[in-house]
Amino acid sequence: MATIREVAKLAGVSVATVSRVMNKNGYINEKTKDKVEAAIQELDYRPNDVARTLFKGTSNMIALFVPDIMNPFFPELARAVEDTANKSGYTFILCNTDNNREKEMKYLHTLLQKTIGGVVMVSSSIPLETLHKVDVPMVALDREIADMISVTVNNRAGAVEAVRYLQKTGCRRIAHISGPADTTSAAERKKGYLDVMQQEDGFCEKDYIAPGEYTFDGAYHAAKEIIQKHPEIDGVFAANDLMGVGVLKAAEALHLRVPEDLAVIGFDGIEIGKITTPALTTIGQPIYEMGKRAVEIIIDQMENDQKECDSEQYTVQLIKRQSTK
Amino acid sequence: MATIREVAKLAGVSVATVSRVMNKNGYINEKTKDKVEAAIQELDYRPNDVARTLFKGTSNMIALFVPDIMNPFFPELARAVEDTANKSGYTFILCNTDNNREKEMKYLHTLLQKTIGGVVMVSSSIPLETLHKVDVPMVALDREIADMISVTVNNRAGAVEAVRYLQKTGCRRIAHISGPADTTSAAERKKGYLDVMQQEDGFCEKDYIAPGEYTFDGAYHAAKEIIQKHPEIDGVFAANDLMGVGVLKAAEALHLRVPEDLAVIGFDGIEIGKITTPALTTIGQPIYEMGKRAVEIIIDQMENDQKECDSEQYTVQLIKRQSTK
DNA sequence: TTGAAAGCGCTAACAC
DNA sequence: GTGTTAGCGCTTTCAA
Repeated sequence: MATIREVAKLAGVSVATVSRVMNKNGYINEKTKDKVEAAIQELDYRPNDVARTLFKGTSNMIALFVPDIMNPFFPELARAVEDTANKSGYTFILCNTDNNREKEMKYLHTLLQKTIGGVVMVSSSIPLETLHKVDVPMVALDREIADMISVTVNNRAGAVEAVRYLQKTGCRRIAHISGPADTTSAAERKKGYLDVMQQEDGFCEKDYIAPGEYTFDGAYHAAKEIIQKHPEIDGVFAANDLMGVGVLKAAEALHLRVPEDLAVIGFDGIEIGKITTPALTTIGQPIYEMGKRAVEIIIDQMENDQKECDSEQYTVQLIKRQSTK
Repeated sequence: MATIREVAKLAGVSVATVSRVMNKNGYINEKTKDKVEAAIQELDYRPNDVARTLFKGTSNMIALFVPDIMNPFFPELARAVEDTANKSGYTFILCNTDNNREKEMKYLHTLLQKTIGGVVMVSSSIPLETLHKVDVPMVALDREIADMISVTVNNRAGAVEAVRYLQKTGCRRIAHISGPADTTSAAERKKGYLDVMQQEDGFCEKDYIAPGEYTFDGAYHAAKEIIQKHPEIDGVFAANDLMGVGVLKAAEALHLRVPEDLAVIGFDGIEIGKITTPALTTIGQPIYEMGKRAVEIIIDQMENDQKECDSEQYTVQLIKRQSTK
C-alpha cells in the first residue's frame, strides 16, 4: 500500500497538501489539486486508517454486544446495525457475550484499547461504575440497561395485547412462558400478562407461569410440564417467538392440535415464526428499524457532542398467523 | 486511558523499559520489573492497540465475509469464527456481502486500510487479480474460491448419500431443489444428485430440478410448481436446510403429508431443521468445527509465515429425523 | 540492564 | 496557497 509520502513525492508537493486535498480542508490551488488527485489515482492510494485513528484518538468502528448471534432474534438486529454503520462509513464489530460479565468486560477493554467509536448494547451486565468511567457513546437496544439511553418497544402494552387477543379468540386459561427475570423486556412482558390475568377469577400466578429463559428448549420443557399439570390450559403467551416455537413443538409432543386445543402467541416477529407449521401468531417489533435507530443515535453522539437525546420507544403490532383461532 | 509515558514516569523508568516488561523481551532487572508492574496496576494501564498496530503494520483483527447473517446457516459459522478468533486474542469483524461484488470490494479496501490481519471468506466474487495483489492471509470456507485454501465438506458424496437414502426409504421419483449455480457447494450437491439419478430409467433432468437459490421463498415456490407439474414426485432433495424447510411448507400448502406422500431431505444440519414439524432429515456438516478450523489456519498463516498448508475437507453425516420414512 | 531517539502514517498548527 | 514540523502511543534499534 502506498503512503501519503509517496503520493506527495509523485505529485511534487508536501504531505500536508496531500492531506488537505484528501480531507477537503484549507485552500488548495486547482492545479495542485489536480496533480495530487492524479498521483492518488496512479498509486491507487488509500489512507492508512490506523494512522488516522491514532491521531484522532477515536476509531470509526461500532461494536454490537449481543448474548448470542445463534439466537435467531439477533441476526436481524445485527444486520440493521451493520448496514447502518456501513452507510455512514463505520466498521462493524460483533461481540457475543453469552450474558457473561467476564466476557463483556474483556470485550469492553479490548475495544477501548482500539479506541472504539461507539457501542450498541443488547446485553450488558457491566457494573455501573465501569460504564461511567468509560467515555464512549453507548446505547441500549431492545432492553434497558443502567442509565443508558435506550431504544425499545412498549413491551408491557404488547403483552397486554397478546393476552387480550388470546381471550378474544376464546381462550379461558392462558399460561405464560416467561423470559429471564433480569432482562427488562422479559420482566415487562410478564407484567403485561399479569395486568390482564390478575383480573380473572381464580387466577393463580404460580400455576400458569413457567420460565423458559428465552430459549427453544427451555420453553419446550416448561410448556410440556405446565400443560400436563394443568390440562385446562387452552392458550399460551410465550415471551418471545423462539419460545413460541418451542411451545408449538411441545403441543405436538402432547398431541394437542394448534390452535384448536391450544392457541399460541409469541413476541418479536422474527422470520422463524413464518416457517413453522402452523405459522406463529405474534406481537411484532420493528426490529430492523430499532437497530438502525440505535446506530443513528450513536453516530449522532460521536459526530456531534450532544449527549442530550432521549430514549425512544417503538410500537408493536399484532401479526395474526395460524397458531391462534 | 493512561499512556505508556505516564506509567514510565510513575515507575521512574523510560518508556522503553515499560515496553520491555509488557512484552517480556530484553533483559530487565527484577526490581525494575516490579516497579513497572506496580505502576501499570496503579494506573490500570492498557496499551493502546492502535499505536501497536500502526507500528507493527498489521492488526489483530479477523474478518468474516458472509452473504447474509440473516440466513440461518451463517450464525453458527460466525459464532465459531468469533470464538476461535477471540480465544487467540483477535477481534472479529462481520461483513455481510449480499453476494455483491461492489460491497465485497468496498469491504476489502476498508479492511486493508485498517491493516486487517486475516479474512475468512464464505462469499467472494472479488476478481482474482485483486486477490493476488492483496497480501493478507485468506481462507475460503464452505465453498471453494479462486485459488484460496479452503475448508469444505464432501458435498458431492453427501448429496449421493441423501438421494440414496431417499431411494432406500421407498422414493421412486426424486426431485432436486438446487442452489445458486455459481456456488461450488450447490454445484457439487447437484452433481451428486445427478450421479444417482442419471442411472434411473426415464429420468429427465429438466423435469426434476428446480432452482431455489438457497432461500426459503425460492424453494417454496420452486417446490410447489415442480410438484404440481409432476405429481408423481414422492421425494425431494433440497440443496440446503433452509430450502428443505421451504419444501415442507410447500407440501403443507399442497396438502401433502410428509413423509407419507412426500419425503424431504435437506443439507447442512442447522438448528432450524429441528424445530419444524415434522423435523427435517438432513445431511449434517460439522459447521462449528469448520469455522474453527478456518480461523486456525488463518492464524497460523498470520503468526508463522508458512503459507504452504493444504485445503481441508470434512465428512458429512446423515441425520435422520421425521421428514423421511 | 537501561535510556534516547527514530519512526510507523497521518493531521493540524504555525510559519512563510 | 503551501511547506515544515510536532506529535498521536507504541516498539525497537543503538549506545551507553
